[in-house]
Amino acid sequence: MSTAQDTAGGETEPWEGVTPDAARRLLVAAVEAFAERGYHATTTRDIAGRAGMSPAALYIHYKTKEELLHRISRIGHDRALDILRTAARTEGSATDRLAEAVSSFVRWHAGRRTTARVVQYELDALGPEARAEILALRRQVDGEVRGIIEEGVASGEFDVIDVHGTTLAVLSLCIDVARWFNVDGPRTPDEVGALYADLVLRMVGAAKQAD
Amino acid sequence: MSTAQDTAGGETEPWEGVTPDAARRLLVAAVEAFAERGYHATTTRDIAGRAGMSPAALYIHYKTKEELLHRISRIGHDRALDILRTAARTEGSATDRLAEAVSSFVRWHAGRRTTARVVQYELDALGPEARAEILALRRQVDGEVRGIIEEGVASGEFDVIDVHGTTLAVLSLCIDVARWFNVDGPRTPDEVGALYADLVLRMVGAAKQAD
DNA sequence: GCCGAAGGTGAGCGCTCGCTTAGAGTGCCC
DNA sequence: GGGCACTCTAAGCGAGCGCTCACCTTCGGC
Repeated sequence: MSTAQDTAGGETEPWEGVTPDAARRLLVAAVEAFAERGYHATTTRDIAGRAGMSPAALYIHYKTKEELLHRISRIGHDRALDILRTAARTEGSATDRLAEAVSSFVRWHAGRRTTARVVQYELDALGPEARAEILALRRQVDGEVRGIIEEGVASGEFDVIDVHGTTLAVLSLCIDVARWFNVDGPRTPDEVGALYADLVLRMVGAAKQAD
Repeated sequence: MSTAQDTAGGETEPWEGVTPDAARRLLVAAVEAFAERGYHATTTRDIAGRAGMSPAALYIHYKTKEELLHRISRIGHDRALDILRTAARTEGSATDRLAEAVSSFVRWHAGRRTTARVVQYELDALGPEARAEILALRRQVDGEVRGIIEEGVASGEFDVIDVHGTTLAVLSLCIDVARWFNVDGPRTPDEVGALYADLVLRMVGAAKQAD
């Protein structure tokens, strides 16, 4: 069973299990291209080229360019949800679990920035059905974080007036890491995760953790 | 002279002064289209159509589609910087000024969401020169917020270890409002601004303001 | 050693893109 | 009232897009 610690920089990509090999290579190529240029600015020729294949080969494994994005988004959201669920179910106080949830979620957004960027920012390029499916996953993501905050409020650990609004702000803060994080910058994913966990505990009015 | 209060929902758009009339209509049309679909998914025919003109008319007022984005980004960043500067120069403690900066900045990102969305999320579509110009403005935005936080630390009002990281997080939180804010949602820009100001004061360890 | 399935390619179709051009309409200056 | 600058349009160019099609290669099963 995986621990949230897996989400640090060295994590294996979530599409390790995608088969056949060519389909996975195309998926990885698409993630890189979408992250660099955005979905609409990426051509199917570019994706196929990065995977070392001809433009036509893409259509053996995926019906459309949009299906590629849909698959990436689905797998990525599943992974993000898994990270939060793992953190939410660990032993400890609500304070401990919120810190673990934020730090592991942020580590993933920083360490797997290319993936996270596509997952979090290209949602609008999906068609109505695919978008509805992904939005359902997002509501579950929201629910996990809100659950921890509600428990902290109930136990008296947290001092939060607007639980929904605060949940939104916490998730927004974490997600936006995928926009600005720079792999060549001064901070490691672990450092940002630790900083953000501290900031979020302050936001919910939790007592300072033992150092 | 304008006060930060101008940034609430009823604010006039920053391109009021753009002339001639047709150039302004095209700019407004481009903002709406870029915000809805993204820069790359928007066609010049769509922009011209929204402005009630033929596709060719666009090129009388703008050399390229990218120039339109550049102009929007420039005007929008100038406005964002103006909001923060106004807040930073108001009378009062660092706590007061940080609260004012965050609430007015957030009000703008929520109330002028279409504009803010283009300004904050379509930067990568600009060419190298235009992007460099805009990035310089972003550094000034960063500097305004960092300045307030540094002053609060110096005066003992704030308890912040990592000033740069916290500045980044505060700005990130505010900017991401443009991604998720929904005009038809349950919160008004003023409400989100107030909530976020409170959350940010907690993040920097400021004493609770008098209610 | 032949066969069918699976996975690949080169060529290219139909379309839409950003942008250009030739020319028409309009109003202002002298 | 003639010339000119400005604004706009209809038509369309060349390029590149997502995607398809006819055909080729590889390989396990018998």
